[in-house]
Amino acid sequence: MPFAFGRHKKMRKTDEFSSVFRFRCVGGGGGLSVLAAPNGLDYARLGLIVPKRIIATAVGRNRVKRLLRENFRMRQDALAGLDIIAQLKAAMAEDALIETFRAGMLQCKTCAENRARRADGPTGSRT
RNA sequence: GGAGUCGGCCAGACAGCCGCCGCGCGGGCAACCGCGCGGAGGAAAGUCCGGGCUCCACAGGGCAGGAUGCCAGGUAACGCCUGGGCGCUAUAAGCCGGGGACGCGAGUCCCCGACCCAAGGCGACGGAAAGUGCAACAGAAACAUACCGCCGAUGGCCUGGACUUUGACGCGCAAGCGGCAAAGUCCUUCCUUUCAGUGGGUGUGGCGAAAGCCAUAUACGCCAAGGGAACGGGUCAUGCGCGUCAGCGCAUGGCCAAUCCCCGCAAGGGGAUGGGCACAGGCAAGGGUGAAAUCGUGCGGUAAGAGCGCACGGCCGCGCCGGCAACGGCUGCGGCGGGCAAACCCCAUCCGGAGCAAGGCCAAAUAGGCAGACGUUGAGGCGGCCCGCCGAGUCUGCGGGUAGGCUGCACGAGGCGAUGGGCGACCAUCGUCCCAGAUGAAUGGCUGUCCACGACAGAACCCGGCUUACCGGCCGGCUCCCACU
Repeated sequence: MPFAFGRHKKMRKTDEFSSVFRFRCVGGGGGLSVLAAPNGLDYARLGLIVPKRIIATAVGRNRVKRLLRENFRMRQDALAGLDIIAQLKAAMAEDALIETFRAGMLQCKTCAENRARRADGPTGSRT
């Protein structure tokens, strides 16, 4: 099933997060940052950062994470081989959140592709 | 049917598609795939109490510390719940009284006041005659206090001094002497008064950095004007004292008058008193202050007053009766200088500590390494101290290695139903059901339909409570009112 989203498609370890941050391929805008980096796998993975400082209630944080995860799930086949991180920077409306997340994912995809062509090396040759 | 109040329950629904987590079955070496079932809350929250569970000597004694605090019951336990007691308390209706409007009238309506005060609500609700302490501001006083005020019983002080003139009187031969009375002057002192002036003080307003200055008000003082300064009603009798005498003082009594109180419709009757001041003193009634002022009201009583006495009421202790008890009732006896214990304190009851990152297992790790200190004459541990107990390793530094998985982890003080017991919280028996277990953290998205247009909000070891947040809906109990039978 192309839309399936199991546990292995979630990023959990600190190393995985920090390597994406180090790749410096940033998209999105407003209250949401979207980052990406190649992961050397044939499927995409998603990491979410929703700070308690921005959304106080647990229900609100769950709501944001579910919306982002659902949108990732519907577009994951286009992002194969990438790790995606969505980081919430400020509170925003649901419609705007979804819109910027979709745009950010596209930006990151083209950014990562350009970076790979310029490096002219094999994919996934990072530390 | 309406109003009020209390309690319980629910928390958008349905269908399709795409996804997430767990369990079971089947397939596959495995990753995984298919099917079926299940998948947040009444508060999951705050982490405020109580317990289970786990580890820490054997969880044991004392001190310290903490918590609780009407009584009885429920419970594993509680600061929770149920029932009861006590205290405080809201509003409507009702009833009573008064007034008004309308009506021929029965009456109806409205307003005001008082009474009684529903279901309910609220209460850290043990002890203040064991002790220490506290009470801002205001007020005289929050402690033994007196500002205004009341009194004049008791003690005290004063009711004046000097001078001039006149008059009658007494004594004396006379000169004169004696007190008395009247008029006047001055001093002293007291009271009253008002305009102007003036002095210090206080309040208010303005200016100023401040010192202060100015304005105004107020009572007081000075000054000014006016008024007063009394041996205590009068008289008679008797007795005593002093004086040469005139006379004076004291005591008792009679009559007439004055003032006050009481009785009486009145006439009148009865009783008390005998100058002033308020310095000492007496009082705590009234005013004023305050959250609170020494028990409330009335009568007696007194110089004025006061639980000083009495009646009724209130409070405390003893006794008797009812109740398991808190408590209630009663007459009898004795007593009555308050408040705060959410100040210390006293009394009673309870509490060992730490927490699922507890704790256990597996795997991995050059490797359970080196150096020092203290230790069976007791190191160290039992997370405050002592006793008591366990007891052979413990601590520090250097150098390094892991920080992955499993378990704990969901059958429980469990839910639902029936029967029985209990006012009730709840308990007992039987039947039936299995109902979330994530861990970078699962419940969502899209589409359609319907309606009352959807609040607060997400399990993290588990339960029982409390508290806080919340759009609304449904049901029931109780009280009052209206209508019908």
